[in-house]
Amino acid sequence: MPNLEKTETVRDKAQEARPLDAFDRRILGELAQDAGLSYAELGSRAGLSAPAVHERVKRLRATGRIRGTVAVLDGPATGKPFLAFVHVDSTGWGKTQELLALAELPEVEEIHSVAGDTCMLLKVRCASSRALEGLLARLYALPSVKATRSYVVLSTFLERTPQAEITEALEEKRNPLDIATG
Amino acid sequence: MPNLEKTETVRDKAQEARPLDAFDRRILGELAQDAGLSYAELGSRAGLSAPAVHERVKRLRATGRIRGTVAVLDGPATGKPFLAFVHVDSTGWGKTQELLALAELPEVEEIHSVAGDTCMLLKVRCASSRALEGLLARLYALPSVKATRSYVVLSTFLERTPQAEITEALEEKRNPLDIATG
DNA sequence: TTGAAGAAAGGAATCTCATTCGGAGCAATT
DNA sequence: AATTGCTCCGAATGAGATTCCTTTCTTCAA
Repeated sequence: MPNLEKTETVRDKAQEARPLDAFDRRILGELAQDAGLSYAELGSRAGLSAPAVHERVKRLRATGRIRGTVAVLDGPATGKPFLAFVHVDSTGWGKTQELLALAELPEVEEIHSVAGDTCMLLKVRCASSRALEGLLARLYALPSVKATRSYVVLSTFLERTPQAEITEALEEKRNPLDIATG
Repeated sequence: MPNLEKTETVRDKAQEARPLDAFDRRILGELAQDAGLSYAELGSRAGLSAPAVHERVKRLRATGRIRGTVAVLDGPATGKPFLAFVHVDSTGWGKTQELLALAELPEVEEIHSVAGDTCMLLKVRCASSRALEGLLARLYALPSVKATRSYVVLSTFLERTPQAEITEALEEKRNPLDIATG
């Protein structure tokens, strides 16, 4: 199993602005799916030797492409079968600091500020609907929180961390201004 | 680095319905944060020996508490700086099968069916707003998709995988019917 | 065109750590 | 009190991460 954590030394100087090549993409793709692969196995899949892959992974970590390696826990199996997304409408601006205090709760998995008909968006996973209620109570205790809308998840069909691949076709849509040049 | 992947043999028979004890919680908590810890380090933090921790991790995997081990990629650093949540209103029921085809796209990270004023909720990370537009185009190409609302993420303050800890206090809220006895 | 320099890959050696094995402690059951 | 089952620990083993060194390829300059 590759040690994605402890290796600090990179043979050459840290280069930030190097575009990912096909090897890097492949390595990232595999590791995003299963970080437990050995460097040898990873190398054989990418067409490189183990030391070469090792070198690249070190660089991918050093340049921030890989943020870390984590065990993915199963919510229901670990006592938190209740998943919900909570939209928060708050008054004022820069009051988000208050919401950040919620990051202390292990039930809160994501906090984003968004554009749209709401200010903040939370992803929350907790033990029960009662726990969600308790969390909403804490939310409303904040002075700046005006309203919330909760979307309780009924079924999860897909849930994964960021993937390495990019679908080029999504950007191939022609610019409306280019219609004339068709 | 613990190999959370390849070990198959568990010394005793697989037991499904064993409640997590304090050791398990601690181990899960550490691994959810950093799966690159050695068993020795993990053991010293949990107050167990390396083989004991190893045994428990095997069981946690075998019983589905740990779903896997992955490298967490950085969206912007890997070419996908654009994050959005998309609410999908669709006609009919059981038409979700169509949406599941979107799981093929690496840009789609989550697909949930939810209760609330919308049917499905997608988490999407892509290269640009144009790519999001391309993805919405694919959405509207589906016969059952009636409308969508997109929440484009401006800032992400917290984003992590399911955590092991549970905040007991959230469930301590007294039942409204118990007010008289309060 | 040739030479030099830098970057990266592969092979082999080393060394850390995952993994296994056997035995001991402890609790529950009979 | 004895037995059974479970989980722990310590030591031994082996796999694989990590390092070192050499070679190759590319790039830039003369």
